[in-house]
Formats: sequence, C-alpha cells, structure tokens
Amino acid sequence: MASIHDVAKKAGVAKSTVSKVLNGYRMVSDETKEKVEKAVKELGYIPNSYAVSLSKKEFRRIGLIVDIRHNRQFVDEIGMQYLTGAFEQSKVCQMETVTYFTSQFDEMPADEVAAYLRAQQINGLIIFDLSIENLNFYQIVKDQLFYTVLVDSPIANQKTSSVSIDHRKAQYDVAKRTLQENIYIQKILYIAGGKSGYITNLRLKGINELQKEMKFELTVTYGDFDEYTARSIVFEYAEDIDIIICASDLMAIGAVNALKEMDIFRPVCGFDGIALMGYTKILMNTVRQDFKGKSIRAFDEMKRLMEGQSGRHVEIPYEICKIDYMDIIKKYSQK
Amino acid sequence: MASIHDVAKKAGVAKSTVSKVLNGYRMVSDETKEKVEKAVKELGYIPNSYAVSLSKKEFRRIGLIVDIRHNRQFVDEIGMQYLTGAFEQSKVCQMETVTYFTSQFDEMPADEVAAYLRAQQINGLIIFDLSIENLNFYQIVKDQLFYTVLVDSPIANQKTSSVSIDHRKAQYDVAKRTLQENIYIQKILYIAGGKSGYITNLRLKGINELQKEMKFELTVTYGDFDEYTARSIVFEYAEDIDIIICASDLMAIGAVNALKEMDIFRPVCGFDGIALMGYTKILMNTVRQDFKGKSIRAFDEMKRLMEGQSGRHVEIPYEICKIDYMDIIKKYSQK
DNA sequence: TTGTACGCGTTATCAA
DNA sequence: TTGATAACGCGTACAA
Repeated sequence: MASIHDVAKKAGVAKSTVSKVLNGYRMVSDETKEKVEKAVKELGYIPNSYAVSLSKKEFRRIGLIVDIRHNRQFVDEIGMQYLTGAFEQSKVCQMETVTYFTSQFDEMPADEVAAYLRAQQINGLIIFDLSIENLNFYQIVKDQLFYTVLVDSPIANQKTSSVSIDHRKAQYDVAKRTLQENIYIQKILYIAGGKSGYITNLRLKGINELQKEMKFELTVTYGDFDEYTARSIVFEYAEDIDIIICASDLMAIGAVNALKEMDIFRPVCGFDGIALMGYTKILMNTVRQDFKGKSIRAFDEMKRLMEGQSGRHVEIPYEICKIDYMDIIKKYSQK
Repeated sequence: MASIHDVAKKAGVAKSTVSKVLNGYRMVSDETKEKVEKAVKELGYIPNSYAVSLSKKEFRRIGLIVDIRHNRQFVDEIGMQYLTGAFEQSKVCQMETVTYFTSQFDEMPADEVAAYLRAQQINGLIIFDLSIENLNFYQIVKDQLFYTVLVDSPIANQKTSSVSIDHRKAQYDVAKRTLQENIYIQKILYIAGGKSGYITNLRLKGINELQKEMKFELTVTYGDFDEYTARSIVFEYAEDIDIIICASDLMAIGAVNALKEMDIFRPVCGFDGIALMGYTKILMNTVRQDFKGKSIRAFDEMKRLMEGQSGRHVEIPYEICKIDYMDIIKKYSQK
C-alpha cells in the first residue's frame, strides 16, 4: 500500500503538503496541487482510515443495534430493509458501520456495554425498535453516552433523535378505513403487540381514540407480534366478534389462516405492509412503512447530531393500502 | 477514554511494560503484572483497536460482499441468515466485519475495487453467491489479492476457499425423490436459475444425470430465480408435462400458484428450504440448506486461510424435506 | 506558499 | 525483568 510518504516523494513535496491538497486547503499553488494529484492517481493512493481517525481523534463509527427477538418470525424483510438502507447510506455519509445484536449485551450493565462500544471506536448508535426490556440501552440513551438515533421509539434529548411514523394516527387510520368498508360492526377484537412496548402503547392509543369516537365494543388482547399466538387468540375469540384489527401483518396473517380453518369470515387488517401478506391472497388493509427510508433518514439525523445540533422527533409518512400478490412478484421481477 | 499512558502512570511503570502484560509476554514479574492488571481494571481500560492495527501493521477486517440482485425477490430470509451468522461468528473469531453490496462496485475495475477495500483495512473477503457477471470480483479471486472465502461458488486456490453444499447431488436427490413419489412420469419440466451461473450449471448437471439414469423426456427452461418468470413458464409449458422441478423455492412457489390458477395439478419441487414455502400450504420436496451455518463455516475457513493454510473446497450437508406451515410458525413462536 | 516537528495510542527493538 | 525510543500513517500548529 502506498502511503502519504510515497506520494510526497513522488511529487517532490513534503508530506504535509500532500495532506493539505487532499483535505482541500486553498493556500496551495495550482502547480503543486497538480503535481500531488498526479502522484496520487499514479500510485492509486487512498488514505489509511485508521491513521486518519487516530490523528484527528475523531471517529465516525456507527453501531447498528438490532433486536433480533423482535425481528424473529419471518419478518426478515423488515430487517433486511433496515440493514440495506443503513449500509448504503453509511457510505454516502462517510461513516463506518458495525452491526450488533442486542442479545450479545443481554447480561451486561449499561456502563460495560458503553465501554465495549467505545473501545471499538463507536461514537454513534442507531437503535432499531428499542424494547423496554433492554434496560441497558435505555440507560445509555438516557445518560446520553453516545449520539443516538432511535428508530420507532419515541425518545429524544440533546444527543438523541427519534425517527418514526405516527403510530397512533396510523393505527387509527387503518382501523377506521377497515371499519368503514364493513358496515354493521359492533364488536372489535384488537390484537396488540408485546405488553408495555413503546409502539404497542402508541397503537393502542389510536384504537382507543377510535373507540371513543365510534362507540364499538372493544376487546384487547396481546399477540406479542407472533403469528402463532395471534392464531390461538383468533380461535378463542373470533366467533363472538365482527372484525379483527392486528398490530402487525404477521399477526394478521396468523389470524386469516385461523379464520380459514374455522371456516368463518371476519374482516382483518394489519400493520407494516410486508410482502408476505400478498401470499395469503386475501386483500387486507395495512399501514405501509418505508423501512429502508427510515434507516436512511436515521443516518441523516445522526449527521445532524454529530454536527452539534440538538436531538428531535422526526416523523415520516406512511400509507394505508392493500398488498396484492401479483403486484409483489411483478415488482421484484422488474429489476 | 483511558489510554495505555494512563494505565502506566497509575501502575507506576512504563507504557511498554503495560503492553507486555496485556499481550501475554512472560518475562514480566508477577508483582508488576498484578500492579498493571489492577490499574487496567480500575480505569476500565480497553486498547484502542485502531492504534493496535496501525502499530502492528496487521488488520483482521473482513469485507462481506453481498450480491443484492440475487437477494432480491423476497429471499430476505436467506440474506438475513447469512448476515446474522456472519456478524455473530465475526465476534467469536475476533474479526471486524464491513458489509458491501456488489452494486456499489459495478462500474469499477478490479484493481480499483481492491485499492478501495485495502484503504479500508480489509484483508479478507467473504463473497456470497458470486455471480459470473461480477468480473471484477472474479478477477480479485483469481489474482488472490485478498484471503477469500466463497459461499456457493466452486472456486479454490492458495488463498481462496469455497463453502457449499453439493448442488449437483442435491438437485439429483430432490428430483429423484419427487419422481419416486409420483409414478407414470414421462415428461419433466426443469426450471433452472440464471443462465451460466455457477450454481445453475451444477444443478443442471444433477438433473441431466438423473435423466440419463431414468430416461424421461426433459425440457429445460431458465427462470432466472424469479417467481414471476417461473409463473410465466408454467403457463406456457405445464399442460404438456407431468412434473415440474424448480431450481429454487421461490420459482416453485410461482409455479404452484400458476398451476392453481390453471386449475390443474402437477407435482412440484423446489430448492433452498425457505419458510415462505410453508405459506403456500402445499407440501413440496425441497433441499434445506443451513444458510447461517454456511456463513459461520465461512469464517472458520477465513481463519484457516489467515493462519497461512491453503484454500480448499468445504462441503456442508443438506437435507431433503418438506416445509409445513404449522412447523414454521411454531418454530418462530418458541423462542 | 511550503516544510518541520509533534502528537494520536499502540507495539517492537534494544539497551540498561 | 524493565524502560526509553522509534516506528505505524496521518493531520496540523507553527516556523520559514
């Protein structure tokens, strides 16, 4: 590998001059600038990123924290969208990215986790779907030990931003739309996510709001974002209710499959807009989220925080729609 | 962050002594050793990995090369298995991991790609599903510019290992099993993957072998690993054939959905063993691959290469099975 | 406008 | 057995 020393020798200047040219200082004559640039090109010189960081004492390394427990159950699509968005955007933002799974830190107290990450030169964290059970990361966010962007957790402080759709309103919207498509609805079964999760509570608020407005009879259960659990709930409750609102597509899929087996029909709606929904061949309302877009946006926020600006809540748009099998496979086929 | 300097001061010794203790030199008295270890603990000192690498001129950084074009079409499950396996094992092997998508390098010649990766301190590459079109990476492998482990591409040399199942035999096995379950089979439709892909050709060999042995009439088409394309092929050919062998589960799913719409039945089998197959509610034979296991194994091979051993072909086992919806959702529900 | 010299945190060499 | 000192590759005051 060519070093800055080699470039300097080849161009017949001092190392520092090369450095100045590369970092865009303007007090450099056009002549030396050309010489240096020529040498750089001929040697195929690229600065050693470790040496740069060490010298500047500045690290732009982002830890991607992914909670695999929430990403289990076949929602690999969501995880993959998050990751591809993150990897691509990290290049754009000139940041390095290291991926961690929360399970790795399960038994560690917050300060130990922080020390571990610091040793890896991490100075920024992007946390996807922070669960309330992850006390250590919650503490890290609270203590502002790193610049942090939370995806889908409504926390913000000086060094922390959040990126999310309006879960409350989205749940309200998709449920309302589904109710309006089906008249004579009196009894509603709501299958929420995990007990006492940030998102779960927000979505629950949306449903409660709608209930106040439209005065239906509401039964709330917790499906833990799990297809099998949702399925069991449907077997238990479906006979006595008119419609099923699910807090995730996966649970909606479990629900419609249970209904099929019971050989009864109930309108169902979901949340997330994943492709798997198309494979049920049943058109259900859902909330389409741009997961990749959230990830990209998270990096923009990180950049902002690192520039010294204060954290904030960032809301991104969503869309109520139905997922159709043919649309899905055509879309993937095109590119 | 505490540095080695701080530790030395606290322990009342020289920096170099601290370094020796930390790196397990034995010419250190137990007394100083204890002093140093105490200081390390009290300060929560962890070495700066950048400085270590810079000083040692030794980098253990692995580039994960993922071809997103092959990972399109809803096989996020496979990509996620690859990545989770890689991230977890990289921790175990004490290696750092950076993920790249081939699309990023599409227009770059091999030497430029190599220079880019070198500048990022990358000295090992794990490439998933290297496509024949990726000429630059193919060149890199051939020129042995990095230690490389190829997952599912049958290339090996001094600095290159491959990790893969026996695609030829697996295709032979799954097709044979399916034929045996259905008597009176004369005409077979084989939907292969992408034209002139490594894997495609190997699997094709398996089918040709079986054809020689069992003397059926064989029609070979190319579905490009695409669900929609496979669907179209089935519409065109299905009436005139007895059975459909697909080189991927995704194409098999496209095939059975097309058959449903045509309202005819033909036995179908797939390849990969992805969960999505369960959602068709049709039991088909397929080849279950342990994608995560392949990824983990790839890291072990990388370690071997870095220790100076020569590259080789590593074969990992597979299993012929059927994917059942209830098994899938129960499995994800348990943990 | 250019070059010298030092510091970043660590390892390695060699003299003490 | 220990400690001073020179690298590693780069950025940056400060002097020329």
